[in-house]
Amino acid sequence: MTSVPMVGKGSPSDPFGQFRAECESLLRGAYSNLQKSDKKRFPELDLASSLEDPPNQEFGHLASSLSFELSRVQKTKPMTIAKEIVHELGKARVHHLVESVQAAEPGYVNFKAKIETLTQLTLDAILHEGSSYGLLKTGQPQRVIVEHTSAKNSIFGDTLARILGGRGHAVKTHFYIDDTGRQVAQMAYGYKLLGEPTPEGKPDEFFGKIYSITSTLVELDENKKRLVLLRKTNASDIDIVAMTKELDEWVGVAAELQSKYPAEFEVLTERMSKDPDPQGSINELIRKYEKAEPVTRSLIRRVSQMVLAGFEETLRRAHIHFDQWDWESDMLWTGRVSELLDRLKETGLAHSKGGAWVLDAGKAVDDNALREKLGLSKSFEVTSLTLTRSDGTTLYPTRDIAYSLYKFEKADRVINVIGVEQSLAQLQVRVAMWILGYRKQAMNFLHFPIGLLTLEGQRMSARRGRYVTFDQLLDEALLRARQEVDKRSSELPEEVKYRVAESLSISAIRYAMLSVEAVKSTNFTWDRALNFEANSAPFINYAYTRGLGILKKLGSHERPSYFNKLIEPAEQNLILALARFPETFARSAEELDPTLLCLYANDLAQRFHEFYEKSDISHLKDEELKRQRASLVEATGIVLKCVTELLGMKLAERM
RNA sequence: GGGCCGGUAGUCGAGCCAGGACCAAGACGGCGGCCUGCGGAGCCGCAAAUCGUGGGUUCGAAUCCCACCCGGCCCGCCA
Repeated sequence: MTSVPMVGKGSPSDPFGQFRAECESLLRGAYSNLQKSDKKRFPELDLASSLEDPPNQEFGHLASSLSFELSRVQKTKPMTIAKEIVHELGKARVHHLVESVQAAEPGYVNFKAKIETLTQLTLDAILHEGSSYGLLKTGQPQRVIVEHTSAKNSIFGDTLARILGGRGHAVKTHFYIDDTGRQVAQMAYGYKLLGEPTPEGKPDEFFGKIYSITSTLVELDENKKRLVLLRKTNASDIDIVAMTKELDEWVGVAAELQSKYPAEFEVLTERMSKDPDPQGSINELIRKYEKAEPVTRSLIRRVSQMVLAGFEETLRRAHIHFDQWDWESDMLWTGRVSELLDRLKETGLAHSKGGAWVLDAGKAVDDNALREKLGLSKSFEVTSLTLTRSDGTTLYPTRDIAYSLYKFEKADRVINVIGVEQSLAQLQVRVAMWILGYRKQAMNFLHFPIGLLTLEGQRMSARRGRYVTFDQLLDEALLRARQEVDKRSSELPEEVKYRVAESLSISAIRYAMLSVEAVKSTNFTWDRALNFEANSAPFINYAYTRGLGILKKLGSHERPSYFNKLIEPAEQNLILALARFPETFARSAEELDPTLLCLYANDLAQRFHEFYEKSDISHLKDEELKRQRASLVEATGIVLKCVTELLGMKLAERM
């Protein structure tokens, strides 16, 4: 029996990583010996990165491709070099986790792991460390702020925060409340016209409705006025036709809204008609709010609070949590924005254009050689950024710069989980920070872009009242999950069925989004997003449920000290997957890549199902083997739970 | 017009940054097997891919470079 090193408490162990480290060190030793004999033939090489995963197990568990690099220098066949390296490796004495080393065509050096030792190491680690297994801590913990908002962005943002937290960073998630923009002002305006009623139903939906109607009516009004003006000024027919066409579109939108929400539509139309200039009234609200005029301040804050309560309820359903809610208005009221503006003017890179201030971001980039520093291509076009309106009020990007600086007061690193369409704006924020002297901050500012998500071709949020809400998605998922549960597990009590369906539906949605690279735009159809056959969330959960089923059937069992009987291929494949969790986790954290964990979770579940089919447990006569297999089941459950928690999925115990 | 991002089987998608055993993972759909022993939301097998197109670099390209095509997005005193 191989001796097993003690597992340190509080420092998660990394079985496969140990194997890798041993391969690396053996390779290094052998290589430096070869270097001594002939320096020219064996130049300095990055040995660690030459180790890769072989395509299948016949080739061992890690392989080095360094012979290929060397063959370039030596003008020798890779296979010849590989044999030479293997020969040299053969001289090494200490082989803890390495079973064998072989040269293989066309020139790989293949390392095979000592499975018995790896098994022991892995199961000991998991069973001792429990839920902290695999969560390898970073050597450089940072204070990280992850900003994100809703739906797909939030699912990624929340997951990144979980992963970075597991990695040992001090992570805070922030929700940026955009309360000084036009949208909230329009809501508040419409709400006031309605007489400020108590919202019926979910407040964010209620205000969404008001916003759609109000903004449409304002748009209609503005377009009509513009058309009248065009006719008066003898504008070209082309302009008039274009204007008329746009007006027609808004008439269509209005008609849709009228049929959807007849009561509110009627009241708002009637009352707005008494306002000679609705747009002006809304602008007035924005101005007053920026100045924190008490009545407006109270109105807009009240409206925002109600909407946020609705958001929070929805997000909570999807297991999304926020540590802090930041008001954009606070950036104005505390003087941060005006101070920022003054400092930007002092840089000499901002100029006044008809009363509005404009930042020449392109010049800023060129003057400071920022292309290279910020990783932009030579051709990347960085356009100017308008900082203020001519009436002096600020624009969203300006406030966002101030907000970014605010976040950096509390964090070393800021990750903004925001749509790809904001790439330019996010870059301009970085440029602004740089020219103000916040260079380190500009470097540690990361835009994590999210590709557009549409459902059946509709956006998750949009003007014109044509959109699918996150709630609708969650509701539909719950409904479908409930049907599946009814179909497959009709014997469960009602309450359990509900809880199971709830967990499965959220997990399915999160998994469906997280398993596709974040920047990719996706059009989900209901069937695709919520197909519980295709979706891996139930597949993963089922592995967990099956495991629990076995353990429950066995009752309490003594944990074995050794795991020398787990020698079936399906068992070893499962163990190898478990051994690789720490590396996979660390990589997903370093690369900010949740998709990696999705693939891992699916792979682990797959290997468990395979093991389940092939290895009996409860009917075994061999008590020792039974205990060892039960421990493997237990260990798999621990890792499945850990990885799914990182993804924000919730595993149902029965399903 | 300029720019950014994406383009991998019928469909969805991993691999691309760090080029090597890629005759390309996985899934849905299709076809065919497996329930008198732990829950079949499972297991096993088969068919299906000009890796957008054309050049280049390299011993070697899905991966790097160039050009082009297609799709999405951005270039606002909107957010």
